[in-house]
Amino acid sequence: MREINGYHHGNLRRAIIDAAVEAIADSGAATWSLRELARRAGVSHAAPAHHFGDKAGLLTAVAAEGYALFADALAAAGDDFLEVGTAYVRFATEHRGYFEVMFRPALYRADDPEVAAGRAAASAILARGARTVVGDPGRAPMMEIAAWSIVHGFAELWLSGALRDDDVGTSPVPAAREMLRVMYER
Amino acid sequence: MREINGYHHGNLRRAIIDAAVEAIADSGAATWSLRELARRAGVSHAAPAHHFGDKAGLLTAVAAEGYALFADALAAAGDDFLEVGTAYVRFATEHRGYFEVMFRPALYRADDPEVAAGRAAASAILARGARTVVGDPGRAPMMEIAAWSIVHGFAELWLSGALRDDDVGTSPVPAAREMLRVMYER
DNA sequence: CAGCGAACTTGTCAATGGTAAGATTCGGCC
DNA sequence: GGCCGAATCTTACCATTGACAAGTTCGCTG
Repeated sequence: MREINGYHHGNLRRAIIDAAVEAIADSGAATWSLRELARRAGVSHAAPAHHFGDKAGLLTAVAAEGYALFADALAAAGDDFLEVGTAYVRFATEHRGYFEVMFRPALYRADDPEVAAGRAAASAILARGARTVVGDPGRAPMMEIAAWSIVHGFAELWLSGALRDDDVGTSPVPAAREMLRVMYER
Repeated sequence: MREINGYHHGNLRRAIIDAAVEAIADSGAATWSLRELARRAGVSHAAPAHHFGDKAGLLTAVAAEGYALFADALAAAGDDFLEVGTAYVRFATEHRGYFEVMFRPALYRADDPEVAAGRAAASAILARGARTVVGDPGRAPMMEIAAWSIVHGFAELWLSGALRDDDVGTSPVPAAREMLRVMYER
């Protein structure tokens, strides 16, 4: 990372993406503005446009990077769905700035090739994990969708605060693991 | 519903809420504006403020009404979780304008008493339904969260377009029912 | 060292959310 | 019927935003 030298920032693209992810994680996907990110990075209000075009372009970059990180996180969890599913919830809660963008395609250009590639990679890894909890092969497609739904639903519910009333709210990852254990134990 | 008479609209509050729900269902939660809703209702841009205060106030009204409708829809589905869960997905997909607001509390005032009451009512009905698929009573709390997660996750995934690649996308309600049947059949 | 392209700036515009102050109408009460 | 307060809506204004156009600075390469 280069030094700021008065005119060229050196790594503005990275700085803006990081600031956007942090802002979205902090205060949802609405309370921030491109101009505020630019101010925080110490550049003029039009500088981000050079790298991302417009706001959707920035969020496309966030989604693409998010899916890549997501695929890595799922892959690192191994094959067992108990681990992959837990990693799913961990990513959602620890990187909510990415996660909240990724699953709101109205915010960005969902047909972006980099986004599509990352999504496909993550989807394949998740499906591989889900196959470890599918019983009857004839029901495999529905059981895979069910497995995806349960981890995605848990993540979304926690992020939306819906589980905060229970004791789940304080530490979502162990709770998710316990839920999966209870649900899928043989 | 009264006639528009040139100055007083007659039922502006209802018209604005309906227009907001429709706009959110059509184009996400970002592409609309208070001023456009006002134009569509044929009133000045400041008229909505009288009824809702600000944008968060309007969305608070949407969430409150949404939770009430949601509780009704779940209650009408009976006791069996197969039916309650299917109704959950049906509401999310057929009233996505309400649903997308309800589970994004950053958009509105989540501590609004009317919202809290509606949410509690819906939650109680859902929990009652979930109890029909809970086996061991010792695991009941986690199994209930799992049941909620699976229907919520399916709904969110479908709304985000993540299931469109499969044949699930064309008719989410039968697919959700089938998923629940496969998952919970005895 | 010339110039070429990338990175960034300044300036501008229409649109938005929000607020204040004024106009109009409604409903109840005499 | 007529008056008066309150609810409803309008006009006017402001700061902020996203987007765009045109100009400026910088690094790199030949």
